[in-house]
Amino acid sequence: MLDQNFRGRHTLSIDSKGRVSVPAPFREILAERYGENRLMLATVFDRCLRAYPTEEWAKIEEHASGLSSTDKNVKFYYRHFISSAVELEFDKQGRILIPASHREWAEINGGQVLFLGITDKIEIWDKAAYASKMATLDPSSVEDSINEMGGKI
Amino acid sequence: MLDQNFRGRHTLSIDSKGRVSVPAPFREILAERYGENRLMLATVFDRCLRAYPTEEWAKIEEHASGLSSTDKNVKFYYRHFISSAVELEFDKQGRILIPASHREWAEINGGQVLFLGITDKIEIWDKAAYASKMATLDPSSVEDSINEMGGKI
DNA sequence: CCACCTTTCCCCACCTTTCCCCACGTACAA
DNA sequence: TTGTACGTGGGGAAAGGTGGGGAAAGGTGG
Repeated sequence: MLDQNFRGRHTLSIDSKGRVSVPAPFREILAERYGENRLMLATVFDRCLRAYPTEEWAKIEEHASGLSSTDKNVKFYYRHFISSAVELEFDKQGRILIPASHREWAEINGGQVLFLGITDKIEIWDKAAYASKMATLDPSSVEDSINEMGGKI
Repeated sequence: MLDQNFRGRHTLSIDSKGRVSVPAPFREILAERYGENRLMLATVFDRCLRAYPTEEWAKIEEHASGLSSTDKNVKFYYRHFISSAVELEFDKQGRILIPASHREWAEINGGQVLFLGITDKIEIWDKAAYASKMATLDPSSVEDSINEMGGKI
């Protein structure tokens, strides 16, 4: 499966209609591993978007349905995350149209968009927002902390 | 295995298309020890690139998947490091094409590139950037610190 | 219910990057 | 010199990404 994970960082531009090309290697994985030409797009708390193969999203919904639906954190989670998922198909050029509300949440106002391949999902960021978010943490203390937890670099 | 470790410092030039030859001894190790003609290339926090045999990279991903995915340091690590990995194959002349985003990160703007063989991985630096980075550290305090940690020189 | 405006979808066309060749120069050894 | 290994450079085809026009769909207000 090593060859079938989402991986790599791609910068693409979004046009005035809200369309972005999904990087070709990601489309290829969706087609070959999952047999699909679509993905589920959801809003994530830290002001970015996540795209999942429908199969992976199904697992998330399944887990979600087991949670206590009266807990206030769970309600928040349902309302913000679970309810945000939209199914998007690629057009003939391999693009998706990101809904306006999703663009707004992730502060995507045209310009450059970043696709991050993270094993079984894809994160989508406004490039500038990503840069400023990442600048809030100190890389060397992150390295130390990862090292303590047993991660490798 | 002593003869099968990456070792040595090689200066090579990158062309206008972003291609660099991978030093022949490194290619040989990849072929003979790992049976491959490709490598995984990732961006490292200190503004350089690291190349791993796919086998070594697989270990990194495996360790990474065990970390708590809601921790803010872990998210940073996923977003910056894990997601940056790209699989690159050698062309017929033994070169790789370094993706534009990776070149940008490592401040490689054409000119000279440095390959450092470090046991089971390879670091790739812009030659000028490497020189100025190394100049910021005081060699004798580095030696002391290594000595305290039990390293040998 | 109709007219209008906006958003979405589908098409085509262009440009840049990537990929796959082949060729040349240099260094080292026979 | 001749052969071989290695690094460098460039041309041309293919793929990937970008932009825009125009029809269809959907929503809004009179």
